[in-house]
Amino acid sequence: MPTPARTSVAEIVAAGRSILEADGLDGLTMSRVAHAVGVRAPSLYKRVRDRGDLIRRMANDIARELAGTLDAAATSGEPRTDLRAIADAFRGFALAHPEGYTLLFARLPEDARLDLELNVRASEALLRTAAELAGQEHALEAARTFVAWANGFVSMELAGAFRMGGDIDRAFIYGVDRLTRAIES
Amino acid sequence: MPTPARTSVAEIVAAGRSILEADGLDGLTMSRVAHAVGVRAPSLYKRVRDRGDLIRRMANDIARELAGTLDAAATSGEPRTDLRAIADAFRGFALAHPEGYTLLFARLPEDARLDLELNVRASEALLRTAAELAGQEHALEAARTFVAWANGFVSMELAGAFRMGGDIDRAFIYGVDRLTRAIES
DNA sequence: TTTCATAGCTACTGTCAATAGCCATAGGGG
DNA sequence: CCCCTATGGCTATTGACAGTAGCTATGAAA
Repeated sequence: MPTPARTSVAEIVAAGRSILEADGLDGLTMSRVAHAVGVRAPSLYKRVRDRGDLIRRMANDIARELAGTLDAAATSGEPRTDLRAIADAFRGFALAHPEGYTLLFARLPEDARLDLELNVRASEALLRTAAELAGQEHALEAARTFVAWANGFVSMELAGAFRMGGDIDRAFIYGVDRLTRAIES
Repeated sequence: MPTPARTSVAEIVAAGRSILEADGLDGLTMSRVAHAVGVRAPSLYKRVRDRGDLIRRMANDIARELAGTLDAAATSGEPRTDLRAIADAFRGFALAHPEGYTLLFARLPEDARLDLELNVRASEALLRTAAELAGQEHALEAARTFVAWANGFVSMELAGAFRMGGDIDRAFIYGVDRLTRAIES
């Protein structure tokens, strides 16, 4: 190969994620990403198709990380404990990577969606646990109910949408507790 | 007043909402809004501070409409029936105004948030119903659990995030049912 | 009739994504 | 050992956009 590469897709994606968390999606300019990896903006287009493609790759990278986190959390063998651990890991991930998390659940055009395989991997631990609690035949609906609540809760928390006072941590615990019981009956 | 106004804030906001639903937030350019109301782009800055200010006004307008919809839905007097009606009205609003709904629950900078009074108005019907089901002392946590689930569900539905098959309508009904029972115990 | 506050306009700036097309480099075949 | 070519990176440019400067014209008030 001629002229050795000065950067790589992986490095570009990592730089993109770092800029995303620092300055949000609007702050993610091709020029800033390029500067972070030590090239000029047009050179990025040798590695990614366009900005949307970069964002898609970043979202996949974040999904991979979230899948690993959730998988590592659900190890107790006791489904209620696992469900609580999954909820805490999910919220912890969102609070640690607010912009990345928001991107992961954003409304994106069809061709910018996550790889389906990553969606499946990120759902595995929850689906397994939901099956243990709700039975195999209701596992999907139960998992959807739970992830809908968890996603809704943390996305509203991140958006600052809980504006009527009260303790957010307590509301989360209340929710996990109620959802667990709702699913297992 | 000199030189009669050719448009108004209300008309600009309405045009903005129409463009938003047609082409998404990225398609909402000052130039398109201006064209829709029959002026040139710079004239809009006589009415709104900047694009962010326009978006904030649009979000308030959407919140006002959602508050009215939810309030009109919860009229049966029976809290379980009302909760189901609120959930259906909420989801119906989201599916009818997908871009507007997404904007309403988006992560925005502090100074672009909804008017607090509108947040309160949009929460009233649910808070009242939650108090009837969960008792006054748990009304806020119960309402938060429910709205977190509802918001998470429809935002994932809009984002196309339910990708493992199954019937989405049934999952929604399952969720309303489970959440209702979870809250009232 | 004159004054003046203001809506709207054209012209402009600066930022950004993306493309065109050149240049420099290194690995493989002679 | 040397050219040949594939390719990474570059500068220069285009076109879209948000937002500003400053002019013009209008109509209500004095």
